[in-house]
Amino acid sequence: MLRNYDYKFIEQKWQKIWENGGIYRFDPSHNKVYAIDTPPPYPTGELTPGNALNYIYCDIVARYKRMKGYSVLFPIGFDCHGLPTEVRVENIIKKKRNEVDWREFKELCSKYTDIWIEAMVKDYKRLGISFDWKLKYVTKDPSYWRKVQLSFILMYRKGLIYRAEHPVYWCPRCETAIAEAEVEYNQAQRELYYIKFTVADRDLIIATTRPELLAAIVAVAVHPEDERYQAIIGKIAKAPLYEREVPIIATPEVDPNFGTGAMMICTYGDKRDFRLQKRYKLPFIKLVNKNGTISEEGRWISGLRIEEARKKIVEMLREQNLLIKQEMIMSEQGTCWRCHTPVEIIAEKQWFVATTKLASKILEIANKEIRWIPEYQYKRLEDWVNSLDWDWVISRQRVFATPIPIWYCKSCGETIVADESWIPIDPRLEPPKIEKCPRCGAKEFEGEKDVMDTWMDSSITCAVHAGWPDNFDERLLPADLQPNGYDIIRTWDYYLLARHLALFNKPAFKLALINGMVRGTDGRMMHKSYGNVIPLAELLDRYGVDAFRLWASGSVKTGSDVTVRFEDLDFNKRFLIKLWNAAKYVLTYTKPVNEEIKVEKLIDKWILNELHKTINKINNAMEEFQFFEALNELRSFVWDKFCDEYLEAIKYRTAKEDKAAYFVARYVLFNIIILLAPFAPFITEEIFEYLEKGKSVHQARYPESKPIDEEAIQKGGIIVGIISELRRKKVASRVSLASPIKKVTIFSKEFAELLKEGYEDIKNVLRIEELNITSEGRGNIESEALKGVTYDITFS
RNA sequence: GGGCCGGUAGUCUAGCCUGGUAGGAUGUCGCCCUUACGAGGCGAAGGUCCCCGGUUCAAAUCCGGGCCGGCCCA
Repeated sequence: MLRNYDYKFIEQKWQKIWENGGIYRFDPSHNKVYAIDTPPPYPTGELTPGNALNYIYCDIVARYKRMKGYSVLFPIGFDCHGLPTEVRVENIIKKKRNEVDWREFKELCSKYTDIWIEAMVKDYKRLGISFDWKLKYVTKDPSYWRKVQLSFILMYRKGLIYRAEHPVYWCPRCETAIAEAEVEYNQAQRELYYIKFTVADRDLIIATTRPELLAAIVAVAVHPEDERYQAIIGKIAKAPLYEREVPIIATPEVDPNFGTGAMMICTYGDKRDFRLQKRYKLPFIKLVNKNGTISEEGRWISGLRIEEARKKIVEMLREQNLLIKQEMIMSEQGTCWRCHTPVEIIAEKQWFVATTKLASKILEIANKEIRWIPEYQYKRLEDWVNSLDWDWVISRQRVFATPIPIWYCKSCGETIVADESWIPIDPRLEPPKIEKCPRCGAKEFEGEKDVMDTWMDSSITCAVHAGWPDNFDERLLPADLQPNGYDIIRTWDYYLLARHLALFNKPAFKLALINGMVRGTDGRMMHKSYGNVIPLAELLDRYGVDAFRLWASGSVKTGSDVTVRFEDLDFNKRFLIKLWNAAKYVLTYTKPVNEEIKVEKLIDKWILNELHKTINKINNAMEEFQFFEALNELRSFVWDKFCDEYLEAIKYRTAKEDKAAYFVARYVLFNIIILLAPFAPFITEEIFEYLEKGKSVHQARYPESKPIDEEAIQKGGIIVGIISELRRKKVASRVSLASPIKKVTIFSKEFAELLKEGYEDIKNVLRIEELNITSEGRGNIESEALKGVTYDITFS
């Protein structure tokens, strides 16, 4: 203990001991259980400071609840499947997935995932996240995706999953459908082309950013109140090049100030095109193929990629004098979240979850049965759900994902759904376990080649963690806690709620604890393109895990963004050094006291009640997940009261083996260590070892709220106040604190009796050779701390 | 264009719900070796609480309007 604070040593020591000790194991037979639905992370191979913040939040809760007597279910899984891994593997092998055998590709994805998971496990352990590692799972295991397939089957039977031809967002590079949540909008400079149409014999100029879609035009639209176009509403417009004749419709969705106020409706340039096509029962022309090339409908541009097609059409328009002008504009463009390629909207047969049917119920549950911290974050979910137009498309034309347990009869097209007893099953490899088609009797089937959206895997975790379907413990569903950042409310929280509602008719969780983002030193979100990314390891190396955790959870109120400021990290590190040295002092100069101690001194009662007051405040803050508040209370109690006042005041007593001082100092330290344990698990464990040999602080009980003796705080505060005031005088007079003061006389009618109770402390702490306290007369100096108190000091 | 959050010393922030002297940290400056800790102690300076209006005896706080920034979504 006599060494200095060495966080690297302490971290390594306890990381090992905890791993072998199993103190975070979940005990389902316990009568008080607390379930945390840890969002299974996507294996990228390294944690960012932002990820760390999220896991630190839930780890604090896990540790706190454990210390409050709960057995805490704190599992960790890895959400393996999906596009990011496929794209990364494509980059590594420098081949696209369809240039390799799909089985081989899948195997590669799986292998790389294992490597990345290993790196992340290391990071979690380093951060001291108290997962129950026995519960670790990976979603790429058949044992997991069997559950996903089961959930698919159950929802299919309930009519909540269906297959249909409906437009979906499509990434031409990744060649797969993507959900609305996976489209990212960016500001982009785009060319706006003014193109000549004709109505009867007159010209009509239309502005568009997508001239290549001219072959898929189904209407021209104008605003119903646009005076320029009143005469032509309802007439037929003739589009250039393809000479297609389409109706002119009037709809308020057109912005009369954009371009010429007349726009073309194509199938499909954007969502509005789809809405109008549906509303006005316009035809559908399939122009864009799945692989991002133009179909035969495009004639001259058939087979070209979209960019090339646009060039070619523009060129043709120009040659025929049909292009009036072009200009650059800034506009929002939907892009693939993974590869940032502009997305298309195409209509193909896809699988959907009927989320629009569930929307109002989701919001009802989220609003009435779920607590959101901070409360306003619920609005994000509400806005998102209300903004959704389409059902959730869950089929992906990819490889590394949960197979859809479906076959089609080759002769009549009948859909065969897997039976529960067949799963896990991969229809890409295995036939259905039936003799013949139940409808036509044919014996040949085609397995579904599409796979599921990864969110289908990760949106059933609350149930999976609760043991569903094999060892379902209903006490654990809904989960008590769902912790995530506000950036993924619209995906994580939304999909969880939708799926658990659909499957169990229950909310997925009871409480959503929403954390903020970690921002770079420039105050902006950490982005590679901003060049402000700070690797987590750098911060941990420099400040230690405990200081980092204190900083991440204790710098701003719950849910706010935390901006990296090295000064703030430093402050927390210094706090831990301070604590370490205080502990060192107590452990060196006091001894454990086994006998009953009567606490009589005012100053002892003062620190005990100040401690209890702090305990109460911290308990209240913790119950409300206000970590910042709890830490502020604790930091200032430790630093200002315990270290600066109390320890200073008992130094003379420890020198003469005062047992009350021993007892009180150890008692307060003991409580401080326990209070801090959920936040700073390493240093507290190390210090605790010296207080309670052989026990773990993480299995200690968190102090319950205590009754407060306000009078003791007030009276003790007066003694403490006068001591620190006299100490200041000593400093101001440039007298070393170690040297004695010759004489002090304190005059006070009101406080003489009280001050006499603290006589010994005042005298010894300040090294006053002759101290007098009297109720009569007055001194030359007026006290700043106590009204009506005066005193005289003679230094030598 | 819509929604949400925020605007408080040079910097980062608390307080706002429940009106009454604006708290902390960091930075700056000055002083001090004191039986754990100089990675420390003591002290000082530093604020139109974004702007305008309203309610009130009293507004950082409540109400209305505006401006600016961030995030999310169209």
